[in-house]
Amino acid sequence: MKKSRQPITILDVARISGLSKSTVSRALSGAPNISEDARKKVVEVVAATGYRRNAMASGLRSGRTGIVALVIPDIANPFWADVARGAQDAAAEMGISVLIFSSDWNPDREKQHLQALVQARVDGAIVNPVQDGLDEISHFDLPTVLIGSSAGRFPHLTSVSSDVEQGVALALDRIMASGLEMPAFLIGDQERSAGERFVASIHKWANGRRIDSSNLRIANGHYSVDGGCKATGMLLDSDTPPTSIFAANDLMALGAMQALRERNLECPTDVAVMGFDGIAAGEVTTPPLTTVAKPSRQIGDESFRLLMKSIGGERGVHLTLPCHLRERGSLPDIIPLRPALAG
Amino acid sequence: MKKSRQPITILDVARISGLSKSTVSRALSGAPNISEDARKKVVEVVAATGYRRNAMASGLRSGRTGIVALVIPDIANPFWADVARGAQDAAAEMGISVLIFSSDWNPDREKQHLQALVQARVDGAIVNPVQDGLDEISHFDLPTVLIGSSAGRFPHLTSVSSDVEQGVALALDRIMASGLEMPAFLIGDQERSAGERFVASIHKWANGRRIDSSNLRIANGHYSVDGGCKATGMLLDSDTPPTSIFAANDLMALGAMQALRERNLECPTDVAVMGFDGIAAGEVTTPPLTTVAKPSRQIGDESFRLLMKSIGGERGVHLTLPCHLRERGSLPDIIPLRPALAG
DNA sequence: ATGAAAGCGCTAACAC
DNA sequence: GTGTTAGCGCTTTCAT
Repeated sequence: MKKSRQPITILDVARISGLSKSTVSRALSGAPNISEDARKKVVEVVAATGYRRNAMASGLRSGRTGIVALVIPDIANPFWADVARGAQDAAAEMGISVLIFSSDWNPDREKQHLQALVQARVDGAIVNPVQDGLDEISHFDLPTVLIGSSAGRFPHLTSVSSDVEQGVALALDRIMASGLEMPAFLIGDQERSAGERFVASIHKWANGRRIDSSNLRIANGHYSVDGGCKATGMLLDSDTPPTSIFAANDLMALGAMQALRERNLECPTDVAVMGFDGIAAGEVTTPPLTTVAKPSRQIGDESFRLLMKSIGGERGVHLTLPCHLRERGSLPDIIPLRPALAG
Repeated sequence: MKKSRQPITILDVARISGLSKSTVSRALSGAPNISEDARKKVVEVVAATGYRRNAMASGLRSGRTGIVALVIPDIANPFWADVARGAQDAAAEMGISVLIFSSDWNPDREKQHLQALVQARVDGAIVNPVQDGLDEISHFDLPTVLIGSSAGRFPHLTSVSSDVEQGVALALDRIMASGLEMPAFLIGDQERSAGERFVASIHKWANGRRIDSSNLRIANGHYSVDGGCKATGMLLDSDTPPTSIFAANDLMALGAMQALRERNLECPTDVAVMGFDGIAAGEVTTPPLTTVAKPSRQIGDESFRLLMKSIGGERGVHLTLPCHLRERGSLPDIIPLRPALAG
């Protein structure tokens, strides 16, 4: 009497189909040198027995796990959830699983994750590093795709980012088009390089338009609704409250709108707000949040595809994806430069 | 000359430390029967060489992977993101990784995930099943914890859910306390059993208070902001628009508020809205959403702990966690039953 | 095109 | 307390 609970192995399939382990293995992995008959037979037996290949054994031998990691700062932020979705969709097509590690902005957690991931022998990783110390990653030479602004410091790694310069220009042009002056800026303080890139983009935009950007008003805070609310509070309660605010991310922009509400200020009449991310939550506020949308899903999708290429040896690719203005309602209308003539 | 890129194995550690594979293995896994000297030596060598145990090989032998799966309908829904966070926090403490599978409400995707998960030889799974066909799971006897309303149909599996009956009562009592009549209900149509449990809870509440619940107004829609908006639109555009709406989840409640705005109706003056979930996005709307909060983080946390117990053989536990009312601003004030006397 | 055999790196019996 | 040994289930030469 056989043990009934023991899962069937490739050996069982081999015996039942009257072939050898190797042939079955070949059939399973789609090797070219195998007869149509054998392949058919194997498929049949596999279906009949419900055999599933043991990923660990296969991985142990082949050195591949079929798992890639996605390391992000905050899964509760819809922006990252969207990125994850994009990556997972792409991965699912190829039968690959995505392990999501969320560090909650905690560098220690991130380091811990990075190590766990190496230990789990993932085939590769997509990482948006919280801190500058992701030397961990480059240390174990794991195929890696970087998302975001730290790409510059690791030119040998593949990277995917949104075009911050272009996005910032889009936003500032739009703000100016409403006849507003230079806005105050809300910047998250957890990701230094991201903040720096954002500020640099502002200066670049200003230079191109011969606008003075030597006295930017910048408020820092936690990359969250609450952080944005508090930072905006400081701005608003100062002697010269701003008439418009441009947040480096949507969550903080949402917080800004909350701060306005708490002070009975109207948006966009009293203070205009512009976001940067394009999360769905921005559609349901009052007014809905005008924002520069990053292609989050696509970032996830492309990251995964490039990771696969990276595993194949093709590294150092750098992809920059454009942003798009999502006009909603937290900015005043555009003032036409030349009023339309009759009609 | 040795190959330099080849990762060090337990054998290397054994050789260098002058011990045997087994002793090193014991030291690594914290077995009791080992001398302090040996343990110290191993730790030393591991640190010096940077050795990391190969999870696949270890898993192949021990039958455990150190990975558990979390299968949810939608990672982009903050409620599930919070659950995931809770589970991941608990898992991280024990050095276990959580694979997140989001089916995006697609039963086929879910089935695909469930299979991938079995194939990946995860040690266990936490599942909120989209459809009634999670026979997949119970088929391969994988340690499983069910989240949500399908628990009843699988009494032999461990389950964790929030107390919907209590939550619904909390909400309806609160609505009544504002002097409103029975609200219209918004229910997601993707998760039948959840919807049924919600409706049953309404009836139970009504029965207990001798209120007629034979003619409930129920609108179904997609479990999302958009779905809630459309469903509410139908209600609002009917001959007898409701004066209050109770959504079975926050995303739909947010949609309801959007529908109100589109029609220039005031919330809560014209129509009151009550949600059910407690997601953070509800804090930043105008007005902020009053809702019954489920203990999302805790659900994730407890699910993981019970999964560990389930792997240890302790099954069939059923945990129900209470909900809490989060008073914000989308309902009129409570009407005092006996107006306060002077002072 | 197929089979036999040799491990992948590790853990768990079993001896000592 | 420690070493020896035998695999876990699979892929991959190497013959045939």
